[in-house]
Amino acid sequence: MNHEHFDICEVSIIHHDVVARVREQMPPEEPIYDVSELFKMFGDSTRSRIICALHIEEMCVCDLAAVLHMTHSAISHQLRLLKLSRIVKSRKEGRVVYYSLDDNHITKIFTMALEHIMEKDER
Amino acid sequence: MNHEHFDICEVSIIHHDVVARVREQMPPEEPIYDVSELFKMFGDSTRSRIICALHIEEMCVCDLAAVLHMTHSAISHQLRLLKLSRIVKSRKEGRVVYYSLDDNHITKIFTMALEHIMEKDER
DNA sequence: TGTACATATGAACACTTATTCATATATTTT
DNA sequence: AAAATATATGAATAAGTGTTCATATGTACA
Repeated sequence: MNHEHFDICEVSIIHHDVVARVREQMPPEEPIYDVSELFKMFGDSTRSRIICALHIEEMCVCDLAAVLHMTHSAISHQLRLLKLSRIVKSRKEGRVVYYSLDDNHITKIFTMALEHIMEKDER
Repeated sequence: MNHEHFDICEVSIIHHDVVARVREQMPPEEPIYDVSELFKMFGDSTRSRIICALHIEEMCVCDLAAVLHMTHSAISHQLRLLKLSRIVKSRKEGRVVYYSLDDNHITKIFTMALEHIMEKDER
């Protein structure tokens, strides 16, 4: 039996076979971390509302602030994060910046989740 | 033109038509909030790793702690949150509690996201 | 050139949250 | 009944995060 020690030792194990199997099959750390980072973006209701709004139509900061009843600054800060995560892209026209959903595979997941939640819990 | 005031006033609007349309079509607040709460659960890498592990096989706290190199307490705290969110369910056998993914529509979204992220960014 | 305005951003603050430590509960075993 | 052990939980601490306020940047227009 394998007695190797890990960063955190003193962990009792009941099912050695299960642990071994799961260790083998676990996906690599990095993508798991990336998924978490993505979901962190969806995990704030202000950002979720922004995403919903932009799903309907491209908008500028002004209009988003009006729709969501929030300050321009708050919206702008969140849009910055959403842009960094490539959930949102922007297009400048004069001094107005129009934001829209960056059409990558990711935003589909969000709308899917929303639909699932909206079709009344069947349990 | 409509000059109604909202909770937060003094918000300048550029495109009144767009704002009006989006206000009409926005999904109700509650499901958006619920989606955020769900994604908040996925938005922590410890919880994501737990979900990945349980996706492979049902496990007890001990084994999860061993797989993820974390303390029993940390795992237990997170499992409590995951259970509250109905992402995870438990089954007791003697003094051992086995956790597994609660097979609702939701966990599919997580694995979908992971797969999408793992198939190399094509952009 | 100067004023108005849309957006961006840095710092501060309040709030949330993940982990740790200590301890409690529950079940099995001796 | 007592000891061992698997899990749960309360409190504390540390780290992270969203919003606000003040201010900066950049563009349009007078």
